Amino acid sequence: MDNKLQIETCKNCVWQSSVFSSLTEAQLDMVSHQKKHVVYIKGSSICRQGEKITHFIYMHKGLLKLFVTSENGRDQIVRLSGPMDFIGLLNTFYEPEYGYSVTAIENSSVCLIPRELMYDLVRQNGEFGLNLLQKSSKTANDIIHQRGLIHRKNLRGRVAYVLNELAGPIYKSPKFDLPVSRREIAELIDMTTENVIRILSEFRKDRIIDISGKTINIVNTELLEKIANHG
Amino acid sequence: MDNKLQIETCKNCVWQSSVFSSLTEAQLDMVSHQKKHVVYIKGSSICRQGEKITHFIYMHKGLLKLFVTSENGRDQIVRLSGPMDFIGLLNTFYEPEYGYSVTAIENSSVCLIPRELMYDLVRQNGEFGLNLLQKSSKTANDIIHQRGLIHRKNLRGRVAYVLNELAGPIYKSPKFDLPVSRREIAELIDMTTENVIRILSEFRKDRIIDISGKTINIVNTELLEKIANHG
DNA sequence: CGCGGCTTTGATGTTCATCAAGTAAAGTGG
DNA sequence: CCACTTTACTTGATGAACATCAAAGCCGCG
Repeated sequence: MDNKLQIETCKNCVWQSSVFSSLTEAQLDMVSHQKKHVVYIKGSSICRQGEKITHFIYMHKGLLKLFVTSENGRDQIVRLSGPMDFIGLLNTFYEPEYGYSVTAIENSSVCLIPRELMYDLVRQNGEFGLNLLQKSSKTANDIIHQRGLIHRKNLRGRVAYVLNELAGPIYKSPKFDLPVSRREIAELIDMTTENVIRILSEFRKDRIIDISGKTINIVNTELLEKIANHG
Repeated sequence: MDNKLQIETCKNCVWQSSVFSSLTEAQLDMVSHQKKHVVYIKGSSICRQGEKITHFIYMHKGLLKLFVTSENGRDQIVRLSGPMDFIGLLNTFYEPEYGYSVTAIENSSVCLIPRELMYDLVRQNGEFGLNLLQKSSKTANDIIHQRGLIHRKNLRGRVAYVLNELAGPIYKSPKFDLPVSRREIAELIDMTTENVIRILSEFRKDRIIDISGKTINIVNTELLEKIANHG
């Protein structure tokens, strides 16, 4: 299912996060030697809720979904993660198991860094710990604020919001292919699949977007923005 | 509004968190000298969203509410914080301003530790950074999971859930005084004040709880538990 | 004493989930 | 490669859950 390959040293890695800038050359070498560069193809599972955490996941390229499976068996997507994100930052430091499952929803390129190595680096290098604290705080804060934002919106506002997120921060284009099913959109913004479809259809009828299959084209950006903000 | 007083050294502080156990004696002395012990009386404001963060807040005793004021001016409570909690852990390390306001809902005793001192301690002492990362991750994770849990419940389930939280983890007694208004309960579990009142009345009629003003007495624990879990 | 905030209950309407039923698309095994 | 099964998508009808609006009593505070 997943296709792995090694690449060169971290020192001149073009995806190097500023988090690593505080590491000494020797420390970065340790990362270079122990990390594994891995490519996950769209649809493949990266880890499952409850599994032992053995590695930190640092994202280069692609898009992942983090989701929890709740009591009744339904999934709830907590966050979409893109380049420069650390996965498991919220768990890795206090629990041995993943608190959520992670799946690639685009072909994704990541680095796996052994958990123990990360622990050692933080112990050895306080500045690095500080950087991780910053990153971790920001991630947590973003998630909490985003969830609040979504819940204050009505359904039309929520759908408009994800479309804007996809067109903006994620794909940087008004025209894009949905990386997820309608059901997954529903899981991300806490509503039913039927209503996601219904509202997408409404937006189409109102000439706010064009839809053909998975392809979305945002025609009336201003109106969509207004719905996202007001709703 | 708030009443401050200094107390003795941190070394033999009975509320000392395990987070501080990794500090050297000299480092703990620095904390002792620079920390301020402060008591906030019920109802007083500790900080406001948008203010510059100058100190870390470490809680000894009491109960605080963390809330954000949203676009439309309505408050939303993100979390209740009790003893051993760090306030601002989610913000302090990456933003100069508070992301939420904090108010004491019980008389509360806290220590204020200068932000810069915390930064220095993390830089000097990697193990301490690791401890903070653990604490910070756990806090963030708890909030995210709790919010998800609440939203998956219906209104009766949500009210039952907070009552259980108050009777259990917080007050450790089936009989307790509500530290918050009905409106604040609503803000905590994302519903309207009217419905909080309505459901509390239902619970009273169903002989699940007794109410007299702010005092709640849980009569039928098992049923309340069932409603909280099923709803 | 009167005012504003908190609490309470009832009536009304809207939003949204659920159910049902059908089409299209995509994977599966012979 | 085709029949078969499953999964995704779509639309409409229905009802339940919940927000909103309205009105009144209560309490504490200046």
